[in-house]
Amino acid sequence: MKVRTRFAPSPTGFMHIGNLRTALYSYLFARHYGGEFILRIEDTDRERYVEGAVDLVYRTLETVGFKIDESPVHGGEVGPYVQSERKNIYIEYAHKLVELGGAYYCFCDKERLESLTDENGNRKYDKHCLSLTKEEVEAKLKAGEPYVIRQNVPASGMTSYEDLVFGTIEIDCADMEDQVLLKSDGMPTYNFANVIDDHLMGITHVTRGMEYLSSTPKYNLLYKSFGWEPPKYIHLPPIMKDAQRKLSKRYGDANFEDFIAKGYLPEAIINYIALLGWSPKGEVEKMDIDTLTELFDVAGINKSGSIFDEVKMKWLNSLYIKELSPERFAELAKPWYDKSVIAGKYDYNKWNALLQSRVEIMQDILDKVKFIEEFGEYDLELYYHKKLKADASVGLVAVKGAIEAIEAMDEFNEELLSEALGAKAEELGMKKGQMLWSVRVAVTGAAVTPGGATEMAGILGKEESLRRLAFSRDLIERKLQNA
RNA sequence: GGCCCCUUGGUCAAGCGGUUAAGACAUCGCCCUUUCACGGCGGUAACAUGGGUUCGAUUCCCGUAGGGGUCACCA
Repeated sequence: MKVRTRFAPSPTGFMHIGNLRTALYSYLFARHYGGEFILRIEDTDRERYVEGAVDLVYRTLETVGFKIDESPVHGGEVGPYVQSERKNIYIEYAHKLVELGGAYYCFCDKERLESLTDENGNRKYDKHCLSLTKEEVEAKLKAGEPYVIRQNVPASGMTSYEDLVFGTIEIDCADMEDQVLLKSDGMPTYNFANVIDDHLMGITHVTRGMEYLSSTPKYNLLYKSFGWEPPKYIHLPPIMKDAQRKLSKRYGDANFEDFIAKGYLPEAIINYIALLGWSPKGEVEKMDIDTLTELFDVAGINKSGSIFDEVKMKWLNSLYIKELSPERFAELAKPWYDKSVIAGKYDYNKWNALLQSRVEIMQDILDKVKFIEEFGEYDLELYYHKKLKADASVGLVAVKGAIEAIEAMDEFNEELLSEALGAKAEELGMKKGQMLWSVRVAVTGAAVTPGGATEMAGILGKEESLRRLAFSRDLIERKLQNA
């Protein structure tokens, strides 16, 4: 039988990283077995519906490169693929289920339901309406009394199933409530719609978060009542923010677009989250989606939650950035330059060469380029370099020498500068390394810079370099005297 | 609280009765670069806990602790 999986998000406004991973595993599983991947929109809760959320889902799946076989826009044999358009189907099956004895009408009002709450604050429906006779039900229906349809769960006995990740899950029927299947507004609950849809759409493997782990037996009871074969289940552990908190949109920055906006590459995000909760066992970590597809195996999925580590995702992203073609990097970097302090000034290409190996995410460009504008007071500690035997006083000599050397230059470029500084260092009896180290600090006032002394001075130009060297000379002299 | 699930370094994560308990990120050190970064090499660092089972437990079973999930006319 052909494998068919689905991704079934609710259009509530975000493409959360956790959702994306669920979609990814579902996708990889289907593709690995040469199966089909379908997209279904679960919008039965009209109160939580967010305008534009569906488009966001499409956009996200498109930018990460998933090939969708069937969806509201791609079409397919078993549509519609939007639950709100399937209302009549659910109603039909709900009534069918009542006839089959797997469900029943319930007319209990809110007050009565609340009166069922026990001392612990828990509530379990008491099957009150199950005892209604067919005549009573019909009379109430005819009178137009509002109703819901509830699942008729056996009062006792054990029910179990095999989860592909967690193994055997066994639940006592007595612990399960007769959940609402069809709401009084005629819409199905998730609990009902997912069963009907997964069956009607021929889904063979259901991938979803493990919050459904203990309610799945109820779904299987539904399949059983209908006489249907239940799908296989792949429940996924959560992605955590820290040891006790689940990653959620409430904490911000957990949405796919947020990462894209910060300058992460889609393929790096996919690569990272694929590895969050699943392991291919080998030692290679950087993998494109084709490799992931080839290697994907349910046996490698973890049972415990994983903490999301943005530091590691950054590292992975930097790998992807380094292998970008220079043209592509320039293209991606341009918008960042444009909103940085060097916007419109300087030669972007010069920066591209320096920055491609130095940024982890594109947003880093903003910081790396800052020294161009931000230059002022800084700590003399910056001049200290153990191995070079450099410090502020060495720096002072170097800076003074550099000023002389640069002033004497007719033509100013990196190569000539390197030569001039080297010659001056020799003249002063210092190592060229000491000279370069000191000049780099003197022209940037920063510990970490996107290039060495000649590159930084080259970008700043002769005038500005001299201005900064003079400033640094005065700074060192003043601070040294005070010390 | 009842029920379900989970527990290897700071983090991700191999391991599926016998291993010097991989690897990656982070961190620290060294090298390379007469300067920043990249890169290369190396170090520190883990089986929650108590009982079993076994010749032998990180691995199997039970308890404890800790964590997560779930108990809706939300998904």
